[in-house]
This record gives sequence, structure tokens and C-alpha cells, in this order.
Amino acid sequence: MKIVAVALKVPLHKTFDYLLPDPLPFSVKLGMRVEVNFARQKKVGIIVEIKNDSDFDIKKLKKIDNILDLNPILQPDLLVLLKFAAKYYCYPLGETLQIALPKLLRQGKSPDKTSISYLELTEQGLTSKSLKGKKQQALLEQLKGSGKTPVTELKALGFASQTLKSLIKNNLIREFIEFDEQWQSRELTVNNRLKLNDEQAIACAAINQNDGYKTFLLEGITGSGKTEVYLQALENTLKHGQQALVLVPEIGLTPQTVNRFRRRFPDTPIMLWHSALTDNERLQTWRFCEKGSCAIVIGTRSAIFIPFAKLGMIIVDEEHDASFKQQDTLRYHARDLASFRANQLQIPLILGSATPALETLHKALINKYQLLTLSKRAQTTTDNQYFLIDMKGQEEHAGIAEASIGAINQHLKKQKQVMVFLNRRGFSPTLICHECGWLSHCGRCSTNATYHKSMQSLICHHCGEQKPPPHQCPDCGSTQIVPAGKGTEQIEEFLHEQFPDIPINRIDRETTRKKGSLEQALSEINTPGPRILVGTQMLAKGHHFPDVTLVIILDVDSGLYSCDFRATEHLAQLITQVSGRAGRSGEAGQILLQTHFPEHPLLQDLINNGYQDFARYALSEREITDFPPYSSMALFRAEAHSMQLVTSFLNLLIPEQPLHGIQLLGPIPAPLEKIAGKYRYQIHIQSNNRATLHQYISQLVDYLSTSKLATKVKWSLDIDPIDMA
DNA sequence: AGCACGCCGACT
DNA sequence: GTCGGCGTGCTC
Repeated sequence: MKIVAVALKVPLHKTFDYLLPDPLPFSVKLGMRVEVNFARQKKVGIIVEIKNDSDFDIKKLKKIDNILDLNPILQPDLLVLLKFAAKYYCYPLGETLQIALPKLLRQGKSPDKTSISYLELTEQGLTSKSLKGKKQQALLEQLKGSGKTPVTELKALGFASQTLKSLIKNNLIREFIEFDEQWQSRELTVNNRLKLNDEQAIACAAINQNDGYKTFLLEGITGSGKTEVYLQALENTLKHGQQALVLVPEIGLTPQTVNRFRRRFPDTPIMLWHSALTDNERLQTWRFCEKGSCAIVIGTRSAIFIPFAKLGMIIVDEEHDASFKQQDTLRYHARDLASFRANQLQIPLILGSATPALETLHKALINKYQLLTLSKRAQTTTDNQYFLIDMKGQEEHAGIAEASIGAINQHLKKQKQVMVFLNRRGFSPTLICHECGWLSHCGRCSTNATYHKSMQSLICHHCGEQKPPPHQCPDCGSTQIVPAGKGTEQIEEFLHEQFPDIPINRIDRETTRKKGSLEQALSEINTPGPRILVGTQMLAKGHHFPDVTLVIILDVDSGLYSCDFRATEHLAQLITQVSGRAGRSGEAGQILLQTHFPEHPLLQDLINNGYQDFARYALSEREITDFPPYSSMALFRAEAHSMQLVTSFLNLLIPEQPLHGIQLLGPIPAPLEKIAGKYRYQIHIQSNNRATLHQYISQLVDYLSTSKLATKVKWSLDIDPIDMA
């Protein structure tokens, strides 16, 4: 009697056994989808085990209603990866598998979507000079840069169907349909290959000589030509007829990046993977990769779950970026799963960053990874200069020091661009009553309500609740309600007053909410002339601003003294990444850091010796304090509307006797104790031995599945957390 | 998570 | 008398 274990989308840490239909129509394999009756509901599940008996009462087993696939929908290696992920991150297997599948497959739809329409330039379009229509001209430029491009991708860039149609009508571009034919690597055309410097050549040679699994850490300062190394390493992979997966941070999937790949390999099918794809596009891309019809995928973290016919290389660009870690449901780290997958397939993995995560650097320093260093900037000869602005006693306006304003003036006069960085959006983080000290806060979260002047509202950045600012203080009735603290909106307003003739672009989540508005701002920034850019994190990542020669970081201090042990690492990465945006056009950039602690050893080390030196020093501190990567960590969180319920539940999990090899800390309130009306507490679990940690956590999860109290709170586990909030 | 079963209050 | 509140327990 044939029995199969089926993984279903239920939040239970187990699978369910079913009987196979008796005369079996065809051979049943792992990874096939089935339709079953489960607790009186029809569900789509996946076969994860085939066996001859069951721990469950065999007489009570139900029969499978339907086998949905002739061939497994999850190929064997992907199923192994997902089983590992479910176990490692302590997440139910059924839910893990569902997360990895495109929605249409999750729903049991047929996987056969086999064509994609592309647009390309005609001969006429190639030679045409300039068109009247601005949008039409932009589309031609885009196609000149990217070559043949999927229609859906062009629409995502903001081109209207009308624009496409009229260009087709005028015979400047043409549409064609491509079916999922095997991609043939012998057609490989390579354009615009750059000459490598010594370091790049050594890196490429090391990667290309490699046979089998190996992880390389490509530690290259901004502008040192990491992308060129990726491209030349990819060339080798493509020549062997193998596919490649390039993982990029959420913000890194810009047209510039993609165009560079398309221009280099004009005949090679390249597809994108990101959250804005429609369900159909997602399924198409998935199938094209699985069948070997697509050669390169550039995608965000979930691309790690795409099946490939013959994957030959994985690249993780900006590997330190926090967006590779999923912050809800299955809390996986795409970089770490990439490492598992590369090992599983015996292929090389390249981790690239100017500011590698300390975990990654540690593995390179103990020779688990091969370290490849790029220390020379390709374009400039001069290094950026850092200046610490001591804010003690310094006169300031809207948080900008007098000295900084002087510097801004100088650079603008030289027709250069200036970047002002502050990691806080809105006008001011709170409103304060001048008479009684009342502060604007969110009614549902234990945090401030940020004042957004342009929208005339108070917004909670955690739960999104909006309300109008009060005219009178709710406590004392005073009308003296004033903004306290600074956000990017206020910086922009002040700079407008100070430099009325200078164009200013503010770039943060608020100003880039509308589709295409970031692209719009970026193209404005590319026009010559003096300009000021104001922004948050978003400015630090990926974009090229060749005319920026001055960068000012306003609030350095919040990263220096924080309860999060990773805060200094993130601050150093941020400073290095932001300053990497400056001085890329031949002239050395100036970086001003505003701080009350100019003598702080971290800042001194960073500006005098660079990130590489800082990171090695920071690692030695982690070793002394026993923090990751010198220990393993997990975070157990629980939330509920009643504080008493949460704390008593968590207290139940703390044993009376200390456990051997496990340190528990808590329950302690989460950094934000209350969000959207729910109280959140957590327990830090730490061990010097990963296996010990995992053994303890699996026991914990087993216990929770039998605990009644556990059903009354919402709990979650974060393995290797990077954000304690 | 769903969903049914079950045991108590206020309604045509 | 019954409709419906959500506490409890189970799903191969």
C-alpha cells in the first residue's frame, strides 16, 4: 500500500499522510501537487515523502482526490532546499513550500505558460535621430540601451501602451513573441567588455578557475568595478551553457543595472524577478528558468526559490544589505540560502560588497570563503576626505551646522551637487506643547506620531495611522504647539529658504511613493548644474550621482549609542555607502559627519583607516562580547492585546534551572513595546554552538504545538535576527 | 489557519 | 422555543 506525506498550508509543524489511488495512473514523485480533502476543505498540497506505512491510524487515512502534475512542480534540489529552510528557520514545511511557489501554482493552476512578448528596435528605429514625442524618444533611448525587452518590463518603467503602439505603427519598433525554446549559449555575443585592472583580473581568474562549490567574498570599495568582475565571471558561466542567478537588494533593481547586463550580453535572455511582477509574469519567468529558456535572472531575495535547469553561478550583490532578510513569515536570509544552494549544486557563489557584513567577513578571514579584494577606484585617483563636525556648542539651523552650510555654499558655487543625508522622514518626529511638554504620540503604538507638514497630518511610521495635528494641546489647552526634532521634509524647507535659486530633490519613501517618481527625480539629478539632494537610506543605495562632491550626514550619533549590538556595524556601512556616492567624476569628494562625539574610536577608525579596518576591529569586539558571528542567536517573540498574557506565556518558557550551553534573556519588552494596540515581548536565545541552539529551539516548538496558552498569543521565531525590533 | 461543535444569553 | 456569541479542539 502506497502512502504519501503531503505538506499543506496550515500553521502546523507536521505533514499529513494520504493514500494514493489504487490503480495508479502514472508514477508518483516527490514535489508533485495533489488535491486533498483536509478537515472538510479542499486544499492543494505537495508530496514530500513516499512510504509504505504511517504513524497515523491507517484505517483513518483519506485518499488523495487528484494528482495535479505529471511531473514534479518542485524539482528535487529545490525541494531539498525548502525542506532545509523550513527546518533551519523553524517554519511549517507546508507554508514554506507555498511561499516559494508562484501564486498561480499555489492555487493548483496549470504551469504551462509558454510565451513572452518582447519589443525591439527596427533598423529604422536604430538610425532615427530625434522624435517630437518626449515619451516616444525616451522609449527609443531605453531600447537602444537594453536591446530586446519584455513588454511588461517597459510598462513597469512607466511607458504607456499608447506610446508603444504609435512607435510600432511608425515602424520604429516591432513586437515579437518568443516561445520557451532552449537558450543556446553558443550564440553568446559579448559587447563593451572593459579592460580589467590587476586586482579585477586576479579576482576573475580565481572565480573562473574554480570547479565546484566555493564562496568568494568580493570586497571592493565603491567604484572599484565589482560589476565588471561579475560580468566577466558570468561570461564564463554562460559560455558553458549554464544559467546564473544575480540577487540584488530591493532598491538595487534599477534600469541602469539591468541595462548594463543587457548591453553586455545582447543575445542572452535576461529576466527580472521582483515584487511588482504580476502573477502571470511570475509564473512565466519561473517556467522559463526551469526549462532553461532564460539565461540570467536578476532578482530580489525571493528569486533564491526559482528553479533552474542548469544553474552555474549565484551572485549576491551588496550582500550586507538587510533587505535580503525576510522580516515576516519565513524569516530567511537569501544570502545564507544562496550559500546552501551553491553547495548543493556544487557551483560558485560570489558575495560582493564594499562593506561586507561582519558574518561574511568573518567566514572569509577564517578561510571558509575566499577573499578577493578590489582596493583601487577605476575612475578617480584621489580618495574622499572626511571631516568630523563637532556639534558641541556649534550654531545650527534645522539641524545643519553653520560650518556645513558654509561648505554647501562653496560646492554649489563651483556648480557641484550636494547631498544631505538624514535617516528620518517627515517634518519633525514629534510635536511638543511649549507650555506643558505634551508630545504627539500614536494612540495604538508606544511611539511618536511624526508630523508631516505638507500633508498637515500626524502619521505613525509603524502602524500608518494618520490624524490631523491638534490646534490646541489636548492636555493643557495651549495653542503653543511646535515641531520638535528634524526630518527630511524640514531640512528641505530650510535649504529652500537658504538657497532659493538652487533646485532641490528630496528622496524618501514619501516622495517616491508614486510609480516612476524616483526615476523622474534621478533623471533630473542627471542634468548639469548646482543642486541639492536631501534624503534617507534610499540615497545611500546603488545610485550613481557623478556630480555630487559634498555629502553631509546629519545625525551620526543615533548609531553610536544604541542597544542593538549591530548598530555600529550598520552606521559604518551607511557612512561608507553614502560617501561612496560622492566624488565619482574625477574630483575627490568631501564627507562631513555631524556629531557630538568626534573623538569616538569608531568614527576615528572609520575615517582614518576605512571600513576594512573598522570591520576587523569590530569583529574583535564581537569576539570578546560573544556576539554573532562568534555565537548563534535566535529571537522568540510573542504579542497579544493583553500585556499580562504575553509576559506570563513567555515566563512559562523560561526554565527554572539554567540550561547547559544556552543563554536566555527575557522576557523583555521589544524595542517597540506596543504596535497597533498589541503588546510585544521577546526572549533572546543565544549559544556558542549552533547545533545546541537548534536542538533547544526544536524542543521549544514541539512543546508549543501542545501548549494551550500558545494558541492565545501570536508567537514567532527569528533565527539569526538582524533587526531586534 | 479554518472550521465545526458546544454551551449560554436575548430575540422574532 | 431558536439565533448567534466565541471558547475549545481537531485536521491524515
